[in-house]
This record gives sequence, structure tokens and C-alpha cells, in this order.
Amino acid sequence: MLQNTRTEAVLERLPIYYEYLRKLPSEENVSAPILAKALNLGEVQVRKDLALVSHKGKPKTGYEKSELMADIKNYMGYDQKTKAVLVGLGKLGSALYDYEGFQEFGIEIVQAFDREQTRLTKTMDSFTSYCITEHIEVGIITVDEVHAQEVCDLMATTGIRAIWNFAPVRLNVPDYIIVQNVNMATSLSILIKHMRDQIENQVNL
Amino acid sequence: MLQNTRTEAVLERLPIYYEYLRKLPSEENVSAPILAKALNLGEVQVRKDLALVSHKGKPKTGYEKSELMADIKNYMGYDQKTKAVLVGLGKLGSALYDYEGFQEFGIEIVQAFDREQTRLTKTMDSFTSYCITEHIEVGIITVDEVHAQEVCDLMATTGIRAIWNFAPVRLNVPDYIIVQNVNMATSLSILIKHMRDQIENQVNL
DNA sequence: TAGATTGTTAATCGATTAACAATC
DNA sequence: TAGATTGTTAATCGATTAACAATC
Repeated sequence: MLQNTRTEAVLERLPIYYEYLRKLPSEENVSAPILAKALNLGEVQVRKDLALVSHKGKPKTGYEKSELMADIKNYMGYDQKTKAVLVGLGKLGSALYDYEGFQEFGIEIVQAFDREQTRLTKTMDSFTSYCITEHIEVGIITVDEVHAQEVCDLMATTGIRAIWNFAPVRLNVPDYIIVQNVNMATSLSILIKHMRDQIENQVNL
Repeated sequence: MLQNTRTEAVLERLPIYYEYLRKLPSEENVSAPILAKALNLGEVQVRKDLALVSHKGKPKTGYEKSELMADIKNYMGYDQKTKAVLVGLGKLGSALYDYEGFQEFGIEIVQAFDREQTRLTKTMDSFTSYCITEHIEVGIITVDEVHAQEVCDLMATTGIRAIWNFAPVRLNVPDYIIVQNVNMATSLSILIKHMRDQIENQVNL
């Protein structure tokens, strides 16, 4: 455990294990080889990933399902509640605001903001004070690209430390804020490029 | 150019360059150092990425903006039109169906399907024949996790070669179909984990 | 010519995979 | 005990970065 070098990619896989386990009807023990086979990953990789978060694996029998889930949960911080606000209640914003799936990971979008005040939204006037008094840590930007930086700047004046940005702009933020850009169009275009490459390769065989 | 080993990650960066260039008001030449600085990437990395798609760079002056864009466009296949269908016109499905941003990358969601027939949707009865006659290559799954595999199986009976899956299930597909899973909840949870790690590190300094 | 930038080879860094001893 | 699985060290693979010659 001394030089336990965590690779970045582990963070992408732990939620996959967690979701797999959560949906697994059986309560039986699970092992790295079982997970590897089910999720089509390398056996050693899974073994190493699990070793990073848990030390309750037993040779021959593997891990107790509930213990392993608890250890992943703890490592990933799913048990720490995280409050997020969303700005821009358009189609995409609404879809996210309504989405039930965040709960499982301890995440709640507690309030949506937009230009207009509605049953669902507050206006931006109250944004800063709301975020400060409610100790909001995460901001979700689903406004158009013209307003994204402006919203981002406002977020930076609160206690928000992470921004999930759906506007196709690169945001300027202070060092202590981390930004994750999500771009639906480029994501799909990458999938399509992979598809075309694969088709090409098959033709050339 | 002989052993021009393309790294997987290039595909993630080329769209970023492309979008940056597209939105750049100036028509002046661009160089790897300029792009690197603007996008906060390594200079050598950008240089190598550009060399992969273009051979029109000139020492001292860099690349002509429009030529470089054309070369990225060509490499990534943005000039090849790709038709996609979407199944599940809920909140998220609607948001994607309405989204204008795909166009830029040659992608069009040409039809949505759902249980009910509406002004916007066809029912699944016509799904297979529609996809075949329209030569659909990409399927987008935005149904709930209970129905995702079923929809996926149906897609596999058509000419669809790539599936963009928003349902939180791992789909079983034949080898020649590639699947990209998108999970909003786990994506956000990873961002939050990064945030917590960063906060932790700052405290420990 | 001088200087900035390209294109490419070599070196480093990071992540995955292979190998194997420990053990339940 | 035998066998499956864990945990870990070493080897490989892949991607990024450093270094540098070529050149406009």
C-alpha cells in the first residue's frame, strides 16, 4: 500500500463496478475475475482497482458484495452529500434537473436558475447569496455559449469549486475551480470517427 | 509519416482545435504554440496532433487557418454526412433531438422513435424498415434502462454500426457494432471526486 | 542572416498487463 | 492438501514531453 499509485482511469471504472454490483440481484460474493468477465475488463486491472479501495478481499472467495460496495462508496465519496445548482433551464437543463440518477451518488441539484422566475427557477439576482448561504459546491452551466462565461464568473464569486459546463466554450476560471466540459456534438463525432475507422479496417482485411 | 502512431487521445483533441478555430474571429495564420497556449495544452502535443492531419504547416508562419480546419474536417470525417436515429423522446431525448450543434460535424438526427406516435415521433413498428431504407448508421438510445437492451437488439437488426447509449446499462452487441455509454450521474460524480481530492490536497499543504 | 516554427527521433512518464508468491 | 483468488513486483505497452535538426 506504500507507493499505491492511483491511475486517473480508476475513477472512471469504480463507478462501473459500483453500478454493476448495485444492480446485481445476487447477494453472493464477487471476485475480480467475475467482475472482469462481466464488464469485459482485464482481470489484473480489476484486481488492482479493487485493492485500491478495499482490503477485505479473501483469496479463493473474493469480496463480500455489500462490503465492496461500501468501500467503493466511501472511496468515491458517494456518502458525502453534494449540493449543485444549475443555471439555464432549457431542454438540456430541464432534463438534468429532472434526472433521478444523481441521487445514488449523493448528488442533488437543489435549485435551478434562469432569466425568468418560474415555479422551478429563481432569477440570477439571488444566485450569489443563495449559493453562499446554501454552501453550494458544484455549478452546472446549461446556458448558451454567449452567456456561459458570465455565469461562470458569477459562480466564481461563490463557494463553488467545480463546474460542469455544457456550453461549447472554454471557460476562464481561477485555479481553485475545476471545470469539466461536456460537448455532446464532439462526443458523438468521436464515436462516429471510431465507427468509420472500424468499417475501413474491416474492408482492408 | 511512416510509423505515424496515432494515439487514441488525439481524437478527443482534434474537435477542440476545430471548434477553437471555427470560433476564432481572426483569419490570420495559426501555429501550434498559439493553439497550445490558448487551449492550455502542450506545445509538442499540438504540433504532433496537427502533423497527423495536415502537412501544410510552414516553419515560422504556421498553418493557414482555413486549410487547417479543412484538414481536420477531412480527417475527422465532418464532411461525410452521418444519419442517426433516436429512440426514447423523453426529456433527454428531446434535448438531443432539438440540439443544433450536431450539424457542424455532419451529423443529423433524422428521426425520433417512441412508443406513441406524435408529430415528432414514429412508433417502433416502422423502426427496422426505416433504418434500412434510410441507411441509418448511428442509433441513440435514450429510453429507460429496462428497455435499452430491447432497443439495442432491434438496432442490431438494421445497418446501424454505432450506438450512443444514455441508459445506465451495459448493452450486449455483436462485434461489429461499437457502443459508447454516456452516464451523466457517474460523470458528475467523477468531477466531484476530483474536486474533493483537490480540496484535500490544498488543506494538506 | 536570425528567429520562430515545423516535423521527427529519443527519453520520460503513466497505465495496463504479465508473472508469481502468499493465503484462505 | 489443492485450487482459486488476492496482492504486489516487474515487464510491457501507450501517450506525452524533451530535444534538435530542418526550413521558411
